[in-house]
Amino acid sequence: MPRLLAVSYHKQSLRSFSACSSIRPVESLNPRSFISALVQCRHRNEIKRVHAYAITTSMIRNLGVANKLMYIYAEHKELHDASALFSRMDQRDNVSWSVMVGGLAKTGDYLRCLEIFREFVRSGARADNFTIPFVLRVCRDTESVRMGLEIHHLVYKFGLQSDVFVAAALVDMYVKCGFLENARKVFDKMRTKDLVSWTVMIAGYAECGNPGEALVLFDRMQENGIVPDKVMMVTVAFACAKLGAMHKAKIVHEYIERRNFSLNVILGTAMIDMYAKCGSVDAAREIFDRMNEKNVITWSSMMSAYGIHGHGRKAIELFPQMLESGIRPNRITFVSILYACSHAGLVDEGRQFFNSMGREYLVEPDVKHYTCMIDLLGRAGRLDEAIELIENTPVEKDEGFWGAFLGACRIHGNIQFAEKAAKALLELCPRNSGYYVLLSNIYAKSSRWEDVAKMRELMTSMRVKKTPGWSWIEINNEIHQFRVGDKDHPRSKEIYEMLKALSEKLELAGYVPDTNFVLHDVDEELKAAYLYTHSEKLATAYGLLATPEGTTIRIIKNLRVCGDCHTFMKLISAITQREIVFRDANRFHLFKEGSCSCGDYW
DNA sequence: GGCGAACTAA
Repeated sequence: MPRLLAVSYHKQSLRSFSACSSIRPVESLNPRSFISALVQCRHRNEIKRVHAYAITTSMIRNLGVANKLMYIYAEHKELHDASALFSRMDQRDNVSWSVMVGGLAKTGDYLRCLEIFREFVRSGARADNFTIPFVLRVCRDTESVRMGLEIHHLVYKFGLQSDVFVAAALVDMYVKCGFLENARKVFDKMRTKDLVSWTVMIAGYAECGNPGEALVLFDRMQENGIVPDKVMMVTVAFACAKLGAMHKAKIVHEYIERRNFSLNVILGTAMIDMYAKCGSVDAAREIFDRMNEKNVITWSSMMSAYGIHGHGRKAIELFPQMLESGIRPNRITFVSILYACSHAGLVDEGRQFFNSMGREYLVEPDVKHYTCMIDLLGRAGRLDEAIELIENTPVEKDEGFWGAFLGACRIHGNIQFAEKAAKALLELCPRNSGYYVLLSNIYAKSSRWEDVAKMRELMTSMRVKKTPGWSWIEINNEIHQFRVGDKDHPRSKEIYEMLKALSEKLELAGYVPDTNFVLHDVDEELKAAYLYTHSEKLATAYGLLATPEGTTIRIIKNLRVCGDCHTFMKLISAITQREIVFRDANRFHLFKEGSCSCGDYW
């Protein structure tokens, strides 16, 4: 390091800094050495000092120096200083603009970021492949796909579509806004796809309900000679967790060991979640115990792992251990704990945690915690307490909250409060047909036919939207996926024959399809047909078909199981003497000999 | 010359 720079690094005052420089030959004061001096700055004061020196020596007139100064300010989150410098620059180039836009995007000052970007474009400049990804990041973080589309136009206008950074940012933006098809189109058009582009695309499928496709893409990526890194493995672990694919999970684990990737806190935590959601809470615990560094996410994930498997006590045991290791619980830690309590029926314990969270740990309960409590009380048969709690809930109630309350009312047959919950749900989610059907059924039960008719009218005036649900089943290390009414499976014909044969036996066992769970404005026959082909039923039928007697059938669904399918699987487990493990968005359900251990109230 | 992206818990 030249002496001049060493002086700056050792935090000497500006006076000695310039004093020193006077004894250095002038040619050593070049922009290049100046820029490397800036990299050494650790605090705002140091940057300020070098900045002042740049002004006194007129070095600030050098664009490279000024840009780097701005960049260093931004890197230290001193956006105010960066802006001040930016606005005083009498000459700017693309780097200046992109540093400013990028700095604002990274610190989350979205409004100002877009303002600057607009100014940039308005000045007639041609935005380049550095600036565009930053603006796309803003669209991504604010989920403004409309603006994203505008930027996409700009990309074409400036001919930047084949730049790998721009294209990856576009894919990422579309993915995070939920526009998976657009993302895929951009992705497919990319001539060279790097590791990051594959990662964002794969994460997109995992996130948006098609983890099967995510894993297919992962294999294709490797065929293309791209070597995965840790970040990619986190993404793939996430996809395995969504898919519940134990075989794939083990492959991922082996791969991580083979490559000697250290289990850092992010990868380790992702693997805990992966194993838990693939059905092995023990494997999750093994990873947990092996991790050197654990953060609050790691602990919460392990608690939630115990929670979804119904091991409430084990989740609770972790809590004091976490405190002892010096980690403070956060909102999600308490969601995990309360959820574990509700799944295991630990009412008093749950209530204790709920009462202490604000007082002792300064985590004020939010709507998610209240939802857990409603669920806990409802399942435990304490509807009165649930009602009392609902009346004293100081937070804004969301869909999940009312859903839990409605569930509680349904177990206890309380029509008056069920109506209240259903009405609230309708108001919150006017596009969800399910709640109209629900409320209409509640009215029908108490013979309020006028209200039933009103609901029907209201429904037809609204556009009905149903979220497609997928079910997966892993057989001989292979994943098979099904949609409602799926005919794509190669053994589709046999599957439907199996379902037909089953339905005859089911009828004898007293099973009546519960058409409440299908659309309202189709006739009864269609409803029955629709119901008959629910994705979890197709998966169950295929499981029966393709696995030997006595083995457990393992099914995963990305949405919550409906009451009808729950009943269906209970009966199937009785009729066929098969164990069915079913994981939905919420928890594991174990169907055995005609009953379910999940504590659900269907 | 100076600027760039992806990942963990509910």
